[in-house]
Amino acid sequence: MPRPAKFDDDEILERAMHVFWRRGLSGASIRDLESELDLRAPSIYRRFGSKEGLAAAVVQRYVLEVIDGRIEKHLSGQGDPVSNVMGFLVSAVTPGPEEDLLLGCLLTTIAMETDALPEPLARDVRFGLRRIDDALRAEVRRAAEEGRLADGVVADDAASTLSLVMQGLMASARAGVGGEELRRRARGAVEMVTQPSVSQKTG
Amino acid sequence: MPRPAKFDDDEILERAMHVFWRRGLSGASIRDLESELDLRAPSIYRRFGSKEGLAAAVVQRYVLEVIDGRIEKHLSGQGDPVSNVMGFLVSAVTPGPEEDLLLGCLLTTIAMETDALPEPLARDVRFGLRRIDDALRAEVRRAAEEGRLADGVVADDAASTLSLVMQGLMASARAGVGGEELRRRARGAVEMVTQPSVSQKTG
DNA sequence: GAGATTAAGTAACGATCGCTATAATTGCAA
DNA sequence: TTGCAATTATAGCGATCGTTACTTAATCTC
Repeated sequence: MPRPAKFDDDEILERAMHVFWRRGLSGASIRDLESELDLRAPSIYRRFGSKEGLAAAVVQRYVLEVIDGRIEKHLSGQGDPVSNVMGFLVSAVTPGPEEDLLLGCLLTTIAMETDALPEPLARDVRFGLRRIDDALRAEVRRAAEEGRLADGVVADDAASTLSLVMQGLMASARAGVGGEELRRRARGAVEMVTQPSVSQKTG
Repeated sequence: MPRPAKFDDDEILERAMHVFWRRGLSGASIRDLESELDLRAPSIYRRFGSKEGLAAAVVQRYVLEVIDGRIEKHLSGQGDPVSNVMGFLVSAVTPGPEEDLLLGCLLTTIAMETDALPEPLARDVRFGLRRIDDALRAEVRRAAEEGRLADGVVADDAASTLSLVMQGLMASARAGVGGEELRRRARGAVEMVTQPSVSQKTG
């Protein structure tokens, strides 16, 4: 009965994510979105109500798809916890095959934008950041149980520190530090709080 | 002979800094600045050329006054290097007596805003971030020379990790984490990479 | 094909943006 | 007091902002 939509919501949110990622929340204009989504403003507004509504939908999708995807992949609670934590941090600063050169976390980008985010958006951002924090803490605790943390390192201190390192990596990515350097620093941070893996460090 | 200026540049930059801090670079409008500086747009433009020029002047002042001030105070290369590093990180998330409740680093805030900062501004931001990095590394190396790092910790790895932690603290401050919690995390990170101070940790 | 339904596009609204031409202030020198 | 110089404020520029009436296009049912 109806005219078919050019794109489904997921396609739109995927592209909108890139726009917000590159330009920031207030830096991305509706005109930017129009050309990048190949969709005129009224269609965007009919679906998402406002630019802020679109941003909220983008953030929710980002948390569910990207963040949760990385958590499930790297912090599922199985396998070597140290490798998992390492993989998780490194994955955050490794551009995927389709994500051209986008480094850093959309949540951090949006969270930094202003101290007065509209409330629903701010809540979604905090939700995503907390999810990272919780997953990281769980895996680091598991590392501690297996005796994989460096001597004298308390699990929750290590977890919160690595969480800070992660956010620092995001900020550094934004500030122009290259991907190679970011991954080097990520590995350095994890190696510092964990037991040296005797089999690999020689050479 | 001329009419006296209402404010000198330093007063203006001090107040403009607060505006950019709170609202971000693109979020702070000339009208915002007009009311906060108690100065109309043409006066601002005559002195600084453009909003971007004002922002660049603010960043330069921030680096010279705030950043260098903290570096000189905490990372001067004298005294206990561990306490110094600790003090440096904590000072970054401790609001001063006059800085109402401003936490986090203006450089990080501005750096995160977009991946396409105007070039002079981007250079000033990178300069400030590098200065933090260098000062932190020097002091951590000194800690290493005095045998104050935890076993197996490489000085430069610790320095770059603490630098990331610092940026993570800034981002967390923006995301709404409270000052107490930020300082707790800052202390936790420093304690993790340094030798436990046997005289204090008992309780 | 006519009508219904739901999409997308055209065009423009008022508000605000960064910025500036111009005039009004304020001091000192003459 | 008059003129000069440096500052400030008034008022408004064109551009762009987020947003929305209104029109057109596309699909299904009948």
